[in-house]
Amino acid sequence: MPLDDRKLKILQTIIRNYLETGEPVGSRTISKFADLNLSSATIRNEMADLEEMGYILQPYTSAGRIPSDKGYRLYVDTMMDEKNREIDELKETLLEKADKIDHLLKQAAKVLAVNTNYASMISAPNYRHNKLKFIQLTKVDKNQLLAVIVVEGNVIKNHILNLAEQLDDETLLKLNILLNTHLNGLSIDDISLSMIQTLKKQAGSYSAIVGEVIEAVGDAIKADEDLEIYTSGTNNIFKYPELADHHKASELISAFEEKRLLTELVSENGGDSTGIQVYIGNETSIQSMKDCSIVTATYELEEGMRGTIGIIGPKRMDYDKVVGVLKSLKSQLEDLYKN
Amino acid sequence: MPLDDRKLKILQTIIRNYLETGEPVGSRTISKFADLNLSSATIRNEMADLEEMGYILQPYTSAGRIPSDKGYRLYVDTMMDEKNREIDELKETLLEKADKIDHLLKQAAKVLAVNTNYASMISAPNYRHNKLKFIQLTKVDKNQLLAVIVVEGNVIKNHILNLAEQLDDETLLKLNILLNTHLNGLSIDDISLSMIQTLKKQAGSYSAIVGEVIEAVGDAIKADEDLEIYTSGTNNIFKYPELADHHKASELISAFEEKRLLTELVSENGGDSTGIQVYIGNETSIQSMKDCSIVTATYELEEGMRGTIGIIGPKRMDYDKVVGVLKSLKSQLEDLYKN
DNA sequence: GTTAGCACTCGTTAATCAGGAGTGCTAACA
DNA sequence: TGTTAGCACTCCTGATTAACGAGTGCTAAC
Repeated sequence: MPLDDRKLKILQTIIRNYLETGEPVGSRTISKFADLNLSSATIRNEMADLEEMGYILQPYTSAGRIPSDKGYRLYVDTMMDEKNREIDELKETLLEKADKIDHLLKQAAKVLAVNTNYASMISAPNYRHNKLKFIQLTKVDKNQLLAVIVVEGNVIKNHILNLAEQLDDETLLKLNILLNTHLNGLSIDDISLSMIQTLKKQAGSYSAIVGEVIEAVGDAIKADEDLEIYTSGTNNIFKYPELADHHKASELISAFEEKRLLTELVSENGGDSTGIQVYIGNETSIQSMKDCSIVTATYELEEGMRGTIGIIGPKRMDYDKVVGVLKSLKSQLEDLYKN
Repeated sequence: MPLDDRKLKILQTIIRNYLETGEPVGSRTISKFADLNLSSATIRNEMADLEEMGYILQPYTSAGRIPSDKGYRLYVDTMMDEKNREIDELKETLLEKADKIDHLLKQAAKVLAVNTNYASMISAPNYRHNKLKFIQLTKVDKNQLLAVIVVEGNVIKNHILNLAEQLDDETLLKLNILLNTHLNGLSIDDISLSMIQTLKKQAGSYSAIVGEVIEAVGDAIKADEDLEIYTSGTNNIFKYPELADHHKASELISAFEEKRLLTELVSENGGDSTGIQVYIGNETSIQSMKDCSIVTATYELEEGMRGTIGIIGPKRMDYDKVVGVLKSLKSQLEDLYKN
């Protein structure tokens, strides 16, 4: 059976309507649409076809129809006309408190949640590919060293090292020079085992410290890379009855809290050329979100320095709006970084 | 009317029973307790008295009784026998991932939530009173400085400063010496306006930078002091029907997410000598938690370096257990810090 | 191909009812 | 005087039923 123009139009109407109301939509409702001019009976015939084709389904006999996952998918892929809503306020709100990148992201997640009425998440960009700008070891105590590690993009990591033996200032200076001359300009992935060996040799009796520092460098950057996810608007899920039942809500909320699960969304690399990806219902790998839709966007501050923004809401989410807002935020983040 | 021994015993039984089941408890249930040996009729008379005195109440005519806030209060103040449950596993779990204080606290919050089945929060200790250990300015770019600020307790803060003009290495060195000789050993509260003026004068043409650095020092330490709160087990509220209704749950969850509200719990300074404080129902200032009880403990890592641990749950929470667990965690945090 | 009409389905809501848990009161008892 | 058995009464809970209405599928006419 062909999916002709009229069927498409009807499907679109069903989906649009359901997105708004969350109620199954019946044939009479659709027939009232002026640009169709068909009776409810005709619509019913078409709807029976659409159901047979799997685009819509009936929650129970003699109820209206709701879109199936397949229906949503078609809508998202071909019929959606993205609303280019302005969220310029975003930029202002973002800049206000954005002294540090984590504040910025926290704030962005909040703005996103408030603007869409869905739950939002943002993962911090990953720094693996960033090059080391410099490393600095400083004594903080008789046998404690502070390692400050600065990476491109001015990401700063600190690490305290406990020493077995004391270090004099001269040795410390030498170590600093040694580390900087060899490591600067490299990314984590670039630091090879053989290089570590060479460095250790050159450090002589202090090879242990070099090992520790390099390990710290790796740790500092890798460590929470998959954990730094900021969420906001969790309580928005209560606005949608289909998600608000105890069991589902509880599972969803613990997924947000755990964050570990959310990293799965981040790891997938972003869909089409715009970096926007839409998961509908079971398309996501997160079990507790099978009644949700998830829209993610990948932002890239610098070559290889990517993070993910995501919106989690009911399947009947306003895809048009969400995609628009995500794209806008994505480009704003990227712009903001350039300055 | 006097609150004699028998009335107390009955009240205690009602509360204990209600804590367990969450159901109103009737006279027959109580009469079955062996150590009372009274008929349900007698109990009924006593219960009528207790209700008149305000310690218990009836949700509706001819239902059993539940404790009132006043009843809970009496229980917590005089009848509770704190369970000294061992949570030694706590220590092990804590140590596992505890490379940094924020990880430690995050982990502690989780352990707390898992152990109690309530929601938990931990605020990071406040550093206002800690003394500066050292400040270090480093060039990261032509016109960017990195300020690393280390405070007692090895709390490290970073701050990037944008410069209008370039600095040569020598001036930088001088600035570093200047800042360290004057500021080391002082706490944020110690840094007075007059001292800032003196420093600026001494810095000569670079007074602007000194101003910025000092501001940064203040910012870095103050900034998120009232925001660094870690929560866990939010979804536990769904385990208690009296909190799980949509409206309440939504409000509670947004309170947890906002964290701003939670700071009110932190600001109160901790009750009795053990630092444990219990808020029952309306005793808390947080509107959305009027159906909850909150138990907080203040931990003190060092003179003036205090933080707060808290448990939020239904009024019928297992106070005995919660107080025990909090005390244990408190002392473990304090011990852990000493090493 | 479209549409009006109609019987039918089935979820929703409200009303009704039985059951039971628990109470307060009274009267008898030790 | 304090305790207890008995009993009528209240009111929540859960199940059942009934009315309602939205929506459907099918048929027959246009």
